[in-house]
Amino acid sequence: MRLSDAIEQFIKEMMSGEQQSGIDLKRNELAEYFHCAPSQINYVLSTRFTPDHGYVTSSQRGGGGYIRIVRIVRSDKEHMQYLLRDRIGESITAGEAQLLCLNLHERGVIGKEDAELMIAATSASALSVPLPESVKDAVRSRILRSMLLNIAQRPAGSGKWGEDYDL
Amino acid sequence: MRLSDAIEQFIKEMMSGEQQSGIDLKRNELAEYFHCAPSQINYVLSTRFTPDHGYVTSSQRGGGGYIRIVRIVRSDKEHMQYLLRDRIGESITAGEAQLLCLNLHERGVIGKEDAELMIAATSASALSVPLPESVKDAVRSRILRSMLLNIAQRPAGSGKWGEDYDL
DNA sequence: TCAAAAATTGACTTACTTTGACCATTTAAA
DNA sequence: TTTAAATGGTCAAAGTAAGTCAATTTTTGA
Repeated sequence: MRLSDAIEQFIKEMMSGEQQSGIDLKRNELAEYFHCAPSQINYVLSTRFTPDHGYVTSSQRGGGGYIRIVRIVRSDKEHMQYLLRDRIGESITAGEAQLLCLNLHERGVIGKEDAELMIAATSASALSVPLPESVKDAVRSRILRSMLLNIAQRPAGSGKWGEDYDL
Repeated sequence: MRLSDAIEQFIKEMMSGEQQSGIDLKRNELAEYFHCAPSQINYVLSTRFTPDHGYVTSSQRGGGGYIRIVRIVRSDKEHMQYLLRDRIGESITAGEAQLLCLNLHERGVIGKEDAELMIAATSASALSVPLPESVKDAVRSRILRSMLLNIAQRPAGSGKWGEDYDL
């Protein structure tokens, strides 16, 4: 297993052990525990604990310093509105779209198969046509938006989406 | 026996050895085992493990990288080949895509929500960008193809391959 | 026999990870 | 109020591993 994956898992286990949604950790201690460079911790944070992954981090330097990781808590409806109104916008990359879909699944908003289907629809290979990346990203944002709106409109019986979103 | 054939056979034996329908392998290790150039592995994959052959591959670069090969469920293979090669081809309109998805649902190949999600992803509004219709139809065919290939990779029953890996 | 197709190789490219040197901030001691 | 110690942050280089492409060689089929 990759070091980065091990550290990611370690942090996630720490967080699930608590009933609150965030933890503080000491960068140097964690690095020593994993026998790695302290900056490795920053690498893990920046590749696996970003807002797109559903986390926000902050830190404090100096004596008694720490790194704080907090899981973003939103209702399904709020989350959907955030994605449609603020996050997706007019353009999104394949990697970003993938993260958003996986995160939607982790939150229990959509099923695993929905997530994978959406990832497939917005993947780089799905849009591997000779167009500028900027155009692909614009197209991708529309596809993702269209799929999210579809999910949001699913009948309440089969899910939690009874209400409409006017966005 | 040709090297390519030997590698093909080796991989297929690996897959049959598992009860799962997919495996991960290390390109460099396999190349070393067969005393060949690593790119030979890519050649074998691209000539013998394509969707037409009933397989889908994915990979990860960098430290801890791998190549993943997943077999398409046997019973779906022929129909999938027909859809990908003959029905969808290189270009498809929004109306045709919609009909195709609805038909797949009626045949029981995909669920209602899958069908609607796929229709949303390939709808005219999802692709309402200033591009020639011919380009949109080409893009749409790739999106649809990507989603179908994803569905074909789903585990047939439950608790099989696909349950325990991150896409 | 020989042209076309398939197979093989290797140089170059892209992607992700790990490390370390140097920088910035905060606290605590002098 | 300086200054030193304790933290965390940044960034670029090195390391690891897969992808691409085109030149070359081998095999196949008419």
